[in-house]
Amino acid sequence: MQKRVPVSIESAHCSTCMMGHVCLPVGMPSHEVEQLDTLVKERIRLEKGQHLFRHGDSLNALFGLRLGSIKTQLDEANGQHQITGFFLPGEIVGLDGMIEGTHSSSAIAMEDSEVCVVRVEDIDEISRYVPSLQHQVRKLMSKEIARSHQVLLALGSMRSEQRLAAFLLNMSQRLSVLGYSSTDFVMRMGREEIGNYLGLTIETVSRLFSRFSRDGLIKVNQREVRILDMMALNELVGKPC
Amino acid sequence: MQKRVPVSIESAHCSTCMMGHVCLPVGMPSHEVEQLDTLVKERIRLEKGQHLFRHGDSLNALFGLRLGSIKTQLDEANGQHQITGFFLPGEIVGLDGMIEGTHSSSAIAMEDSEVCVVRVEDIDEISRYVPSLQHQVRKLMSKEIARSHQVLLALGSMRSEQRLAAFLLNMSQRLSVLGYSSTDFVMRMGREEIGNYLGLTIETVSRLFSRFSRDGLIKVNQREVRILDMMALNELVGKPC
DNA sequence: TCTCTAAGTTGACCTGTATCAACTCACCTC
DNA sequence: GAGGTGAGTTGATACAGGTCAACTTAGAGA
Repeated sequence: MQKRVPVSIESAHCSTCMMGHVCLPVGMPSHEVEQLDTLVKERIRLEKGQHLFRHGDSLNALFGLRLGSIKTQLDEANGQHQITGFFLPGEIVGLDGMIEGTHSSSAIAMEDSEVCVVRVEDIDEISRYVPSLQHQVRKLMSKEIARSHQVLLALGSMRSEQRLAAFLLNMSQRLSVLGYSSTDFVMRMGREEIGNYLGLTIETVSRLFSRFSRDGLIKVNQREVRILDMMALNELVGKPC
Repeated sequence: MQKRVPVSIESAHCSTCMMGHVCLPVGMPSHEVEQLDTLVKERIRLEKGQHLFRHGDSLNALFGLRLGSIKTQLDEANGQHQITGFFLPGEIVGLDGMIEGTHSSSAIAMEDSEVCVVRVEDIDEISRYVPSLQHQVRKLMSKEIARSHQVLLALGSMRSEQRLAAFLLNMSQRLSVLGYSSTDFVMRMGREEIGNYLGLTIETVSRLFSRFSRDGLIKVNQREVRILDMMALNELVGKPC
């Protein structure tokens, strides 16, 4: 079961949260961030594999990922699914379920995780005296649209090696924003999940990791990756077919 | 050149616009729609092939398509591009450029078209006394996210025939919402554009049209399509690999 | 009516990725 | 440390869809 944690005194507020500079308040002036103090009234702790929400749930809330990592996926009638995104701390999950009432996707923790619950009605309430909050939400949604368009680009017009290179560069970039190394990291998702996300089979993904490793682009040990030749990966993505 | 048309008396208002029931005001109670009267101060007329906006443009506006059809695409450095969406009358273009300042994609008219310009600052202004307008915008953005996830699903886990079937069904469904026939329609996009959108080559798309036609699923004459066996198309999409 | 051109079709062949299958490895439990 | 289990790797082979090339058709213009 999800553990719902009423938010108490301490770490509760966006203004004092370690993720404040990357999460929902990103880019907002600090005096406005302080006004968001009552925005998060609740947190949810998830164990690895638990659902944050399921396709069809009506939740009318956004979730700021505080800790851990989460994947979102579309579930098909036949039991298949398509992963639509991997989320890291500071990123916002649930933008596809805003207002519509029901989520069109499911969100699942890839490791023990914790999210801040931001209720839509509270957003509306608070944006009465912090009007820029609406901008902020639109900005985040706009970003999410742009993000999925990038994935479309990968799936629609890149070959397998380009897709994986783009994926690795994307992870690298996002992790470095979080203050982690851009060249050494541990992927929270398995080969199958990467394959699903990139429209490839697990075998193809595995072969690509082996090849990239053989060619000196990366060093792999299980889910541990070290990028050795960032330039080469970039070229791989940037070049024509 | 784009023709910018200051909006005058008549057809100007959402409340009296023929598209009112499908466009931005969709689902809003009529007394609120009337309050949107000053929302659209300008329209833009586009000839076939003209850009509504380009990647990098800073426009801070949404565009309600009033007439015609528009495609959006990501432009790559090497001159390639990936089409991310086809828009029909009543649909909103430009949601990926909200607030961020710059658009991450380009929008091009596929035929002579006309859009209503909805400036973001006017949205904020009007939502002071029509608070549900913010909900409306979020709803539209949420829908757009869900829409691109559906395309992800197609590109990531469907075979070519399933992609085309899903595409045809999607067009059919959207056209019927507009009051057109769900079985007889003229596609505004060419084979190449369909292929680009679906991650297939023009030849594959052409062969699929021929096969669907041969198998009695559809009747095709150039860009004119008649769906003969909607059930079969649905099964094609819904079934496992 | 006769080009000319762009769009679409069809065929032959090729290749990237999927599929099937066997194997290795890391890690867990007893 | 023996055995089990799930994740990942690697090889052999198949095939969907890409590529290349020739052809057809529909309009546009003279």
